[in-house]
Amino acid sequence: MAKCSPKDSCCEPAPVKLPADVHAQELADLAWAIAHPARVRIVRLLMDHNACVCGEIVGQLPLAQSTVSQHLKILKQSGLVQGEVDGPKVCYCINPQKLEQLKTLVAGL
Amino acid sequence: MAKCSPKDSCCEPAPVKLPADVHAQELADLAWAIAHPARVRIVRLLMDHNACVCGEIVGQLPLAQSTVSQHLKILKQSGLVQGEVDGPKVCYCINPQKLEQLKTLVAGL
DNA sequence: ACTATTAATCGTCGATCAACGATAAAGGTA
DNA sequence: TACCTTTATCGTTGATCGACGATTAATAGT
Repeated sequence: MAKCSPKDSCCEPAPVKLPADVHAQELADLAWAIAHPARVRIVRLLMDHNACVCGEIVGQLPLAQSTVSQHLKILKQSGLVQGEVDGPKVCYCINPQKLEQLKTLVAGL
Repeated sequence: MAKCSPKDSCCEPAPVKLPADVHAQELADLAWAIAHPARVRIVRLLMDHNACVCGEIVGQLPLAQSTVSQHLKILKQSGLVQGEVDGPKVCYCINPQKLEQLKTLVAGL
């Protein structure tokens, strides 16, 4: 109906109505987990094994302990990060399955 | 210092101090752009060429026109989406470079 | 039992998000 | 010119984010 092409083709009428996209919510949730530079850095720290305990992460970020704890909570809720109690400390690790799921969903865009 | 391993190894003292991570901000910004189910669906619509004009997108989402326009603005600001004026309509298309950048950054986690 | 250490939670504050209706702007068409 | 279509913007509302300090668990060690 409308011819347009910022560099390449697009635009077809599209008669199909999409159902409620469950994957969209899934991807949005995972993306939101890393939609903050502090959380990206935390994920990197955990992946590179440069940090594990909350205190170590706090030492590497310009944020208060409570703020880091909040970000860790968000990452835990997303499933990307798991926490294991180790005495008075808590050791955080990446959940490889969830990370893989995120990569797959993004790669499938 | 602390031995811990939720399934596998982690934890090393990590003597290196990380500088301000510019890539973290970059990834966080792009992730944030798709950190909402409506925006994920919009990206999918544009990728599958099932929609292009704003009105078509509105027709496929349970959102008001102004809300969709806002999401499109966010996607445009992230660089993931480009808009080209076509008469009274605007044709939106995915920016392949930015999408590739997002994929690369996520894959590199 | 007491103390020190570590992490989570609470309460607060300002800023931003997400949604909407209403309105304005831009471009076709009669 | 007047009208219609399409999209962007404005203004508002309630909800959530992100940051912090202060406080509260929880645990290890003495």
